[in-house]
Amino acid sequence: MVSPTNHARAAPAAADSAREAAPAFSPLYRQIEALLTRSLQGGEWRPGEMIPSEVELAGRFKVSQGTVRKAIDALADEHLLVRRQGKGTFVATHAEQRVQFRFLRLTPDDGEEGAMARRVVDCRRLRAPADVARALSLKAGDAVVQVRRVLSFRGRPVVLDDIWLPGNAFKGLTAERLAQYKGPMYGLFESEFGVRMIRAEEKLRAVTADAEASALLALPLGAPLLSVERLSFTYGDRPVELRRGLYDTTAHYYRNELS
Amino acid sequence: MVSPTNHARAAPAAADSAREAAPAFSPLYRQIEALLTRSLQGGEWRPGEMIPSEVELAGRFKVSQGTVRKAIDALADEHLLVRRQGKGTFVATHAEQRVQFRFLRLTPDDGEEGAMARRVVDCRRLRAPADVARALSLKAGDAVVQVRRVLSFRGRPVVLDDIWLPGNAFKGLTAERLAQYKGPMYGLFESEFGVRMIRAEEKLRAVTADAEASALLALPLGAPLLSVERLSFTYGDRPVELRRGLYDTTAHYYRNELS
DNA sequence: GAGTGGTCTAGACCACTGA
DNA sequence: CAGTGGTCTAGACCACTCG
Repeated sequence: MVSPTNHARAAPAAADSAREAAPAFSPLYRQIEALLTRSLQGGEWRPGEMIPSEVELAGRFKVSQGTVRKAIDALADEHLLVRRQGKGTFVATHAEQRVQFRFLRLTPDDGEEGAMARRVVDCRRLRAPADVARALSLKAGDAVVQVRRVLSFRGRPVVLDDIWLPGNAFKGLTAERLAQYKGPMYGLFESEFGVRMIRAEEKLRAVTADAEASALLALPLGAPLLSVERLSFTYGDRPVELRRGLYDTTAHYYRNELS
Repeated sequence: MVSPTNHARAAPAAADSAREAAPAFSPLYRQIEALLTRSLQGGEWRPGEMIPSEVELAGRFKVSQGTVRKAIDALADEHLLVRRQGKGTFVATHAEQRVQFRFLRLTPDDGEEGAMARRVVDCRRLRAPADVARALSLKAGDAVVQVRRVLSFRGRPVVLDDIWLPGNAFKGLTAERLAQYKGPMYGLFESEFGVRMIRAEEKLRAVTADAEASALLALPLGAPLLSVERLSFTYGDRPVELRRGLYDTTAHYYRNELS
């Protein structure tokens, strides 16, 4: 095995072309991590599938098992992979009940679980408004899909979401497809459009309900609402979803963990 | 050093005495982690101080450096320790500028940094109301310190906080002490009262300003406010602070990271 | 240069899963 | 049982900080 520092490694068809200006120092396990990420991104292993065992990968990359392990650890921390002792390491997927509530942080005051019912109010293609285009790194006027939907808990509307997606990557997304699909929306994005949400940033504010919101959420005009603007990213930190949500927090709260 | 599982290890003076009823299995590095946590909690090393080097700890605990390393890694992930290559490993402290914004997640829309100015409105000792007592695991009627304060940004009030602390641990906390102290409040708690905040849980909602809030934040009655209820924990997951904040989010937002 | 954390290896063995 | 991830060791060497 070659040295880890700035130089070419013995990866399969490693292109030692990459002539970077010696950024700082990149340990071997980071390079392995990058290789694994590329394989994930390229779809070599699909969500839910098992990736090769640590020893096999160690052989393939010509490094020790411990180094592969450290790379996988990092990816597992980012929720890109899931380790299961005795079974193997798997590509993470949004199609699991377990992960449902990783992104929706709204909890009913009484702690009951009960999933939310979805209703798609609207789904159309249009040209991206300036602010949406900027957020999604599109050119102003590029096509986007806009989805408007309402989430209800025990028959009561609680969340009004407006969602914008790049029209390019989400051709063929219709209200029907959305309505038919069981399970979390990000599961659909993943299986039908090959877009996997990795992480997201949210900006929260308190606002008051306008006419539209008060109608759709069955609240008086001017009622306080929690505004949640979410920008979601895929591999390579590319933004692929902008979401503006209005949450009725009279019987729910947004939970957060500071650490 | 005792054995990791329920069995004998190859460590030098391994005591194969430990006859536990096989709880689950606790690896060696977890035990080391627990020992280190105890030392931190017991004040063997104070905030900001350097702890012994990895090799020294390895010697002390009669394990390999790698095992100590893994334990320290875990504590560093929890922000209890801070590693500094070439220098050593240090006990984390709130008295650093770096960490200021780990707990206050309010950001001005224009991204400017500028610290917030504090004004202590009130600081009194009283008997804990039922809900406060419950949150802090106190008996109803136990003494608590209540602090009310306002944070301002560029001369404009933005945050109104009500803070409750166990009276027992915070004897001698007065408005003067609070006003005099430079730096983050949690730095004061740490250096003056030996209480270190480790993590916190927050519950967010949208509410409207009542008379008090509108007066103190210079807002019209009924203005939408972000309500943030925070419960903070020290070592051993003991709750030691309840905080109810009202944030004016007209020019600021609460940022959050989903991952 | 001495001392610290950070990387990497090779190998042994343990814990867990499922056929 | 074989195969997977999980733990632990001992030792070598690298990167960083500071006197």
